[in-house]
Amino acid sequence: MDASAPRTRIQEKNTAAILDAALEVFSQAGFRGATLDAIARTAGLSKPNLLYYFASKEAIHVALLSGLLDLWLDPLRELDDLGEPVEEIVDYVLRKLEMAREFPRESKLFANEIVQGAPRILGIIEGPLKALVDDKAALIRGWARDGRIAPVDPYHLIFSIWATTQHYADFDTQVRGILGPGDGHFADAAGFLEHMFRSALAPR
Amino acid sequence: MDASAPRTRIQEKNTAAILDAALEVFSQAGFRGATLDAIARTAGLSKPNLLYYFASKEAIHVALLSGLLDLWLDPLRELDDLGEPVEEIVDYVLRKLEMAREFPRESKLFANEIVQGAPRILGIIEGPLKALVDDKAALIRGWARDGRIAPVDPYHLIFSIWATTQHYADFDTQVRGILGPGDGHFADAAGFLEHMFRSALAPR
DNA sequence: AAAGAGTTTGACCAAATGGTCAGGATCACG
DNA sequence: CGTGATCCTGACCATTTGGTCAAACTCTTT
Repeated sequence: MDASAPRTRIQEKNTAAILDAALEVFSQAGFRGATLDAIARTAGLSKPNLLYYFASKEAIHVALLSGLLDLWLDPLRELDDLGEPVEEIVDYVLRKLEMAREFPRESKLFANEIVQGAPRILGIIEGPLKALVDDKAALIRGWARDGRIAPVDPYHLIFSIWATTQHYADFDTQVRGILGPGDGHFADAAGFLEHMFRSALAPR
Repeated sequence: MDASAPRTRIQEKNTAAILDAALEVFSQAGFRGATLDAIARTAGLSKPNLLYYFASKEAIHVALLSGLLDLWLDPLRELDDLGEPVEEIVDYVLRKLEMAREFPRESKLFANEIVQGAPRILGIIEGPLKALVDDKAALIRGWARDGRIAPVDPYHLIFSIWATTQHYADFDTQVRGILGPGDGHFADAAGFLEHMFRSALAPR
């Protein structure tokens, strides 16, 4: 059994509870650091009951990652050719920063996975993710060629956006250790990042 | 016994081998994912022999982290008021990127630790690291006040430098998955980052 | 109400893992 | 060379952990 198609109401409720608990535990401890006991406890279920809904620890992890990938990449998909290029990209930066604030667990889940070599999602990275990035990079390169933004490498631009925004979720321990608790610094980060990317992209 | 002061030649050689092996294993698997067996095998020693030199797995980890912290923060310490502010900061960016290329294991070691809440170095973050960052932030703020660089938030500038440069070490799996193998992309990254920070910092 | 599908759990297992220990091997040095 | 200090290992242990299973419980449907 897996989470792909819950049939009964109980299945729907429990698979959701398990995935939420797993997100909590995996994002804080990483795959190896997470235990089925911890996930079960967080979900309010027994360990054998977890394994009634998911075949294995790895199955939970894979279900989580693939289920959240769409959410995670949605902002990039929305990048299109409808508005002013600089505004499009700045909007993307701010949307991505908002995601880091709103979904830090998701960000850390992916961070943990990728830092350790992405053993379970390498195929996705080299396949659909690369395709999406290639597509958007071509769009950005077009803008640069037309002189609508400064001539920058689109891939490294995207990497920089990912790095700077997700930093506030993945490394929040460090950010908070330096700036103090609370998340008021997200507003300052937004101001800084908007300035930085706007000046880097300004044409000519 | 610990690594702080090797006495004999054998101690020196073996503690060095252990720390190098531990860096390899911890940076790839994280603290929980690393096993003493894997470290021992990598170091070419037996497990009990590891524990002859270090009291515990955690002792190895702590010795590694504290031993590497100086190396890791040296580039920031070198930021000073001797040259042109923009050049100082751009040099810092490029030096940090070079560290990511040359010491990816060290970068991932810290990334793993911080993503998971920095349980073993929170004191260092809130103490010496915060003090160093506060100090350099004051320096940068002074440059901004004097109009020698654009008026930017110094803390978020530093975070952005850390995020963008370490990204190429910590998330190299993703970078390589999108750009292909090899590390030729470091040169492109240097070009992009220099442009980005230079335009963000240009006065007026 | 009965039956059958669906759900839950206590007890259990095998493997992995951090760590211990007594004794043996090796080295430095008088 | 001999002796004490240092270094090394096989065997072992306790705990943790992913996973199994038979039996029991509950819900839905007729």
